[in-house]
Amino acid sequence: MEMRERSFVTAEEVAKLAGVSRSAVSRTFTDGASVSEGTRKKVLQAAETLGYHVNHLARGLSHERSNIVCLVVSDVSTPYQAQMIDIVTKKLQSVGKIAMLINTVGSAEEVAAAMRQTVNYRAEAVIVLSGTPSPSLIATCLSNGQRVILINRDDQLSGPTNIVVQNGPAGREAYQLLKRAGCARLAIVSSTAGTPSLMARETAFIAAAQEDGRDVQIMRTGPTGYATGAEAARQLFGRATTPDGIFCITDLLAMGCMDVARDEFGIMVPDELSIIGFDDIDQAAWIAYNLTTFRQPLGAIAEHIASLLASDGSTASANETISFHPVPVWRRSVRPRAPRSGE
Amino acid sequence: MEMRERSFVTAEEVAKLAGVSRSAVSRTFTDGASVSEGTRKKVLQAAETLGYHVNHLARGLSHERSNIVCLVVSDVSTPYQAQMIDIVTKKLQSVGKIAMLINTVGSAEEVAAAMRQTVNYRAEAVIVLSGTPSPSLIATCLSNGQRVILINRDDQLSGPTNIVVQNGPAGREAYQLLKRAGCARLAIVSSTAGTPSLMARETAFIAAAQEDGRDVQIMRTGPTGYATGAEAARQLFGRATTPDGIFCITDLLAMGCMDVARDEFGIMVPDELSIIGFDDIDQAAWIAYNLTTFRQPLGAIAEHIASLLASDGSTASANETISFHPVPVWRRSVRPRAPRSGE
DNA sequence: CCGAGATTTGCACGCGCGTGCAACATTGCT
DNA sequence: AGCAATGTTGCACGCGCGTGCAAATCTCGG
Repeated sequence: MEMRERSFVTAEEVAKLAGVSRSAVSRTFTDGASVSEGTRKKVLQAAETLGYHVNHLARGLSHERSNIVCLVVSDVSTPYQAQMIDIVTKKLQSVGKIAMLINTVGSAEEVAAAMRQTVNYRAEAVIVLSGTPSPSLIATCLSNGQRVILINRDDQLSGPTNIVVQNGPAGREAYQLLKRAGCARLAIVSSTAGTPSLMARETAFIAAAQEDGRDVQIMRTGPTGYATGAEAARQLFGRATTPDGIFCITDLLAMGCMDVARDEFGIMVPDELSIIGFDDIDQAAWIAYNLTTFRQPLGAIAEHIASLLASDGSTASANETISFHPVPVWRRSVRPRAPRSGE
Repeated sequence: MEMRERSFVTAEEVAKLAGVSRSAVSRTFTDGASVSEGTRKKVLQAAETLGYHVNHLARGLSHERSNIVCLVVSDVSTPYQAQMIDIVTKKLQSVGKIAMLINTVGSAEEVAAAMRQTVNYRAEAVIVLSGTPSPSLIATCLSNGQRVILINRDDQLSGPTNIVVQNGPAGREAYQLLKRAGCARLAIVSSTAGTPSLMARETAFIAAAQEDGRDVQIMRTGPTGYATGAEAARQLFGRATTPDGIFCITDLLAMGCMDVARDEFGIMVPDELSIIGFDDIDQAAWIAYNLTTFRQPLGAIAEHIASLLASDGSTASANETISFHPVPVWRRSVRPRAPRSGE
């Protein structure tokens, strides 16, 4: 502990101090290796004294597993992404993996650079939470023996494992909720992002509405976020006929929308306006919002990721799509039932 | 690209395909190495064909720099932490480092395990955002040549680099703001976490108040978060004399507090109650809150971290504390000025 | 006390890479 | 042409570790 080598302690040094061979040190820290209790004690003692820690990088060099899993994400500070990172990293750690976080802005070049980094660091798996890596990049990762897991990037690329949430049913259910609440003038607050996952929610809602012969206004005033929801509300409620039921394809959009509707237009939620979001971020449960929304089963998703990494990878079919069902979370941003007609 | 080796491509294979020695391949991907234009072309061509990427793990084995920086964090999904992670990882990447995220629950054992992981993976630096690693663990990291950077964990341990925000002045300024707003009955909403950083805000506020001979109620009803702020408000406003000026040592606390005050007690903010938070998380700017708060200069902090990692590390003094000034962010949760007395 | 079997230990090799050193090729100048 | 200077290439070694293999040690019954 008093060594001022300014460098990492090696097994060699531990071996010298313990008076054994380097192999003995190595075996002491290798599960299932054969070491006598005596030398193990000596080695552990020496290791403790020197502050020795096995070099996982060197270990992974010969052994095939690096235990490194890369997360490719953008908008890390966004509640949804942050929650995902939180849960996934915890789960990864619980199965002995360690997470590398690659923060992109979602542009094609940055995502490409991120994917290359994952193979530079010999990550045994790549989990893509944002952006859409090109098929050739994915192919490179796969051919290098990495597992590639795309989450809610349901372009349904062949090769990687796709984990998706069933947006369609949720979109339809959102419509049913608003219908049951007696909403007559429907709107969707969407974003310009246009990712398949978000589009699916939107189109399913519209499809369900059209089956009832009802029209839906669509707002798409910017990227997926609070400010865009706010702007959408300003435009929606600045018009002659204002909506009384809004499906926001994201909780953040819903919150921006709700805040502007209430603060700038004096609209009461849910009495005059019912709003539904998606994701069930922490803020959705806050008193100020009390947002009815759909929860993505992040726990189950993380669990599935862990099981994927645990499985050999060769046994599992390469092109696999697993879908999870978002569960509706009832709160108070949707009117409980239709008002009486004369009210 | 068509190779189905199910394993990473090595420089050896590239060399064979390109018809050069492995050294040539290595030099092609090493800055400043001497390779003729001809062989470089051949190598790059072969590398592209095979999908070769330099193994950074092996590179770091002989070379001293792993370029890996570990972030030790808990409560990753919290807006403040998420924002910190976002900014720091971006900055790290911009200077060629890659971030490993170690997610702890803050318990001593988990933090200890996290610190050990950092040396297992030969991280060249450890950035601690949550939890308090024991001095001996820090010593181990330092003696192994790692940089240890503690952020807002201002126990002022000797050895690591401490980056702190000046909580004291901010706490005093918070008091001045409330005083100027004419608040007569002051309260602090704090948490049971009791980290020095949070305590500093609290004690500075109280000290400033006491210099004016004024008393301050202190609420400490749980961990640092929304629910605790909400609970604090329930207790505060359930009493006979209710506060009209509250300093919440965290934005999340402020939001919980504000929501309950408004929703459950019908209190108008800022007319009847002025609230100040701390951190300036994204939600503070939301219309529903419009929270006056203090912004931590995260950009400058990240910049400083980057410069620390760029510097040799041997030149910089080991035991260093850099402090940054939080900047007040004026919004509308504090009454602009004192009301007329007869109002 | 002896020997067969079980256990432990050390040696040596390889994992993929960077790099010093010497051999080799190229260039430019007289 | 001759020669020095410059540029390029390959060899071999080491980074820290796991592990197969054979030598060494231990165990235990006869």
